Amino acid sequence: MRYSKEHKTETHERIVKQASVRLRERGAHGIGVADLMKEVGLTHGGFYAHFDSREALVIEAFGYAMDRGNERWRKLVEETPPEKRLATIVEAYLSTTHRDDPGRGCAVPSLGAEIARESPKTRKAFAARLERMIDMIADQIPDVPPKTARKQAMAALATMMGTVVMARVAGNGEFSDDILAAGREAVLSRAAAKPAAKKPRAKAH
Amino acid sequence: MRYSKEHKTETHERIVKQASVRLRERGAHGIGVADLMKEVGLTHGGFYAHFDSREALVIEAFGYAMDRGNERWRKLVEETPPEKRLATIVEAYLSTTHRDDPGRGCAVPSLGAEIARESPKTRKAFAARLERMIDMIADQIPDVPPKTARKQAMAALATMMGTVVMARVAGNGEFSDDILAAGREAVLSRAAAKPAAKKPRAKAH
DNA sequence: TGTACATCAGTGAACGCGCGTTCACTGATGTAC
DNA sequence: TGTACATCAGTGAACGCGCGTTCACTGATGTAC
Repeated sequence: MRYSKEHKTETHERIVKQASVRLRERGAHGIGVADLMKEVGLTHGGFYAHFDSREALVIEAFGYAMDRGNERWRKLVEETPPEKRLATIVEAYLSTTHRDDPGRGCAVPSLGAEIARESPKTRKAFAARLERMIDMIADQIPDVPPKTARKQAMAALATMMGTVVMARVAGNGEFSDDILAAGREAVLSRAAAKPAAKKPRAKAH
Repeated sequence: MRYSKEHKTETHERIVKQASVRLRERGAHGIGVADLMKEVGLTHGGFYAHFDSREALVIEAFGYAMDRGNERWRKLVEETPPEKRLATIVEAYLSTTHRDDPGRGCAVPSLGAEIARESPKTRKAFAARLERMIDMIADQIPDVPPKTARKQAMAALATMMGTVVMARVAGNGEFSDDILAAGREAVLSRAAAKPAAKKPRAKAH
């Protein structure tokens, strides 16, 4: 073989990674095979040694983007003390940095609507990842039973991703910043509302 | 003239309306000029008597979709007693009917991310409409100063549209229904939280 | 240990289809006389 | 009031470009002997 096995895997991943960035930036139709391969330093013909079709890549890149989002949250959570975790996630998610850099941000606000239009089979793969995101947030909500935490986590994620979509529509001025701030307040105050009922639980450390 | 002036306007609107449905269903690249014209009962050549380009139509149809959304809310609000207005909007918005029929639903969950990728100029036109939606919700939030109401309305809309995106990714099973329910609870309980502070205001009727 | 052959990631020209756009034409109706 | 002409929404063939996909080929390295 001309290249080692790892080399092919590595190239494959470079393509997927670059695609996931461009797709988040520009949407599912935002980049063509030839341009993408050029960005990765290859020519377009080689594409089909890695993927059956452009669509197959798009699906894979969607998944990659969501997985990376999950990973980042996991790391962020690990290196933050338990009681600050939710606030840390929320503030990172609803920051101007995240709003202004969709290519490296969460896939749900940039690609959620397009994922929703995929076939049931592929949608299910993404729904599973969405569920993992929800679980991760639920784990950061203290002092409520798991089912309640899950519901609150669903709403929190919806608020966060919806806020990012709206803030991006609004650009990057005052209106947009207000939207981000409103989202942060809503998610964090709702989370705070329960502990306000005064019952620190064992779990807390 | 072969056709009266109203006839042209009417045809123009039929095209825009049909486009707005298809775009909400399938996204900004979801339908072609020829197919669209066929759906309206015309041939593709006539398209350019109405629009400079496909892109111009897309922009117009995006706007149309948002305007229709605003109208529907206004009507819904008018025919509902004040204290039930917010709940009515939220329940209609976070219903399975809305989730399962994007073509006739709110443009923000289906097209928000794509609108965010438009040029600053067109984005601003949509940001103005977004602001009107926010105002309309803010008007239904009682017992708080206008600035607070605006912030709560921003977060409420973000939660609602985000919930719809997530519910659509999740399909139409139990998981998806749970997401809708979580969104309803979050928006309504947050709204209820303030009146719970016991201070019915004059405005109430 | 060296030599012949096989492999296959990557190259780049070429193909072909879809789709946005153009254009000469139609024909019903409005307007001028 | 009737007749000739102008208008223009809509027709449908044709164009051309972009882009996904195919394919014969390359050449470096692994494997067989």
